[in-house]
Amino acid sequence: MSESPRPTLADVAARAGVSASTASLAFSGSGPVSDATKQKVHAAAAALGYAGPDPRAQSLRRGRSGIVGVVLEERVRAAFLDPVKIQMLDGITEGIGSLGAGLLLLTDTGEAGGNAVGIESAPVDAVVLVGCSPRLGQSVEVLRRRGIPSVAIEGDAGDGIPKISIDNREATRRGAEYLRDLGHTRVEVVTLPFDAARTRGPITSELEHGSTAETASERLAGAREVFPDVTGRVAGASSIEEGLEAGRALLADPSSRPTAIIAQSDLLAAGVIQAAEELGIAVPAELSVLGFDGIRVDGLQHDLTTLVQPSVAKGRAAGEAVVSLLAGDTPRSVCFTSVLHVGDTTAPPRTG
Amino acid sequence: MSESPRPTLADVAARAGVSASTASLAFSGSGPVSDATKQKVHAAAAALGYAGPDPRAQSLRRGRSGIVGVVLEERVRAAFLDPVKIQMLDGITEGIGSLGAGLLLLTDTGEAGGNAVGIESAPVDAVVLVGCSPRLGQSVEVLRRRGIPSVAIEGDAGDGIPKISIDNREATRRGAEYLRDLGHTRVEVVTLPFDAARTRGPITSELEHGSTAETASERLAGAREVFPDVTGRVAGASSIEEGLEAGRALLADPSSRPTAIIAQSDLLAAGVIQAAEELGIAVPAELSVLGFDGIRVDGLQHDLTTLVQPSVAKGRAAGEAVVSLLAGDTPRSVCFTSVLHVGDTTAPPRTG
DNA sequence: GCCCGTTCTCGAATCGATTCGAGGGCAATG
DNA sequence: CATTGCCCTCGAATCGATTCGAGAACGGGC
Repeated sequence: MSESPRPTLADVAARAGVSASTASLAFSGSGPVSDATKQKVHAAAAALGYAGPDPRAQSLRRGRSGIVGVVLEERVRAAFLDPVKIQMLDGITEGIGSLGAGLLLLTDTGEAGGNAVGIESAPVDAVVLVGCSPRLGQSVEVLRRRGIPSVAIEGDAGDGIPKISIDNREATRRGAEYLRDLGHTRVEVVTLPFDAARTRGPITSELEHGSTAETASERLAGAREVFPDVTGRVAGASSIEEGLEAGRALLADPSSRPTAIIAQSDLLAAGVIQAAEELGIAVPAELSVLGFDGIRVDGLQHDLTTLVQPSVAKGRAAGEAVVSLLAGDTPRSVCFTSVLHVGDTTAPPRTG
Repeated sequence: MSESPRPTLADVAARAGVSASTASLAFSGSGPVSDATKQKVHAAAAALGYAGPDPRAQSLRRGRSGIVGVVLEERVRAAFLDPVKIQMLDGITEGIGSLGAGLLLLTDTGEAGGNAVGIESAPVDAVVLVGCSPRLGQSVEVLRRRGIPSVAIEGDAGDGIPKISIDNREATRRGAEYLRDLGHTRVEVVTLPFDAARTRGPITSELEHGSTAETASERLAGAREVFPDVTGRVAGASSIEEGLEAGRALLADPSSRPTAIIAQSDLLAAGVIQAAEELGIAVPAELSVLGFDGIRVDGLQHDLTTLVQPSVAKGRAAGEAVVSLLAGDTPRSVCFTSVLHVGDTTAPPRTG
């Protein structure tokens, strides 16, 4: 009956009494093939249970796989827990919609041991680098060598790579100005990680100097424009837990306690607020907290004062840039603007 | 200088003065190649800027792509909005961790027009069918023909396909019993969609009869074990909006108003509660609402009474089943148990 | 009746890497 | 010095489909 466990186009062609080339034409539909032949081929395919051309062979021949990679800066599962990432993925999907391409989730961890599909060996036509990964430089180098068109969301990826970003520095500056105008002078910062090792702890000049994470650096720079000597702590990730830990450290000593904390993400801000609650510090009466992102944090009772960034639009712009790149164009970089949302986690400092 | 725009293994071999086969051996590292040769090859590769073997060619030759597909029942972006899906993805990632495979997001919509990568033409080694898709039957048929090992989460996929599920019927029965024990007799249901068209509206026997969504049917059956004649409405998706709409329809008429509503998902339950609020109906005093899933619904003030299912564990089990399948084993189906969490959205019906 | 043009089909090359079996060179041993 | 054996390298086949140019068949025009 069946020629082989898994019929190939050649089997189909043989059974239909035509050549492989004709069978291929009949399947793709484009070539000049008579209706009679086309029907013969399809009948043979049906009889053999042929499931259509092997995508692996197709992609080798055509040089395209129909897959767009999304490089996340952390383990995939961590990204799923970050609402900003999800919103961006959502936007990317929308943006590449016209390609009909699949989305392959990849990580940046460089631990592609064994048969792992890492950034250096994924059958993708293009990639979107998502997030402010400290490892961005290395990823970009690999992609450049492989000749894979890329788009970066946040983080400067170098020449020829369109960059989709937001006004991290300006936005943070506006937020800091708002705090200053409320009367705050004793302000501290909780930043995103600066380096690939995600070193956690106090902000040091070594860390700042060796920063490979543009987002963290830019946001810090924005705060410094208003509070030149501001210091604080570096979190190991954007999460409530990390924010909690940093918040505890910053708020532990009543004598050196700040009146306001600028967190570089809403999740960190939520953690800081949790730390304040633990210590019996009232928000916003005794401590103002400023976030960044504009997501709704699950379980947070407050309406967080934060810098709302257009995450979905960022993703969509990235997706559209990918489409444009694959069409041979050279899309331009885009920079979106964030908006300060004043909630109920900021107030003038308590006098005296 | 460079042989071609993108050097191939053959170019590297030529420059190193060895044959392509030797170069290949040198790269994969496994074969018996002298250190001297290995170094020559690597030097040549570095000189040419060779980025490593082309994954497309590799996957054709090896017959494996290192990619696991995740088939979602709806648009990818919709899945990202559903916390249950995210938790399952999370679990899947964890489960296939040992493979080091990438996760390719696919949808089930069957609109693979043009060059789109659909379920019928994705270079995947295995797939996980996620969710209770009405189109499951068709997807399974395609996968069977292509010879791609599959695992189904929720929904019977037929022989040879391990099924990861929960006790939908039993769990709902327990929830319904709880409502009955509270004293409720006038109960209605808001179900997940029954068919591929996602028909919305009152529950009709045609819809029930033609159901292709096992989850919806099973959960309804569980409710019927306690309230044999229960009716209600079919939602078009698992979302707050759909729950809101169904809730409005069920609660509009004060004379026929139920004292309790069994929603087949937490999001639907949240929508129902919103509808009740709109109509000035107090929850749980005037209306008890039971959910399903055990997620935390963003923005919902209540502690929802719901059936908590182990979403992450389900995903992990599916991932492990994939690993097992690819290793040539035949993993068994797994059925997890849900737990009734009593929150503050259920109470005895108001007497009189 | 002959020539030309159109339309359909086929053969062969190609995409880039992997892999098996064969063969060559070198060292050790009789 | 010849032979056995081992380690390394190479050639060639293969994975499955696509695509280009050539050839064949057929019909129409003169």
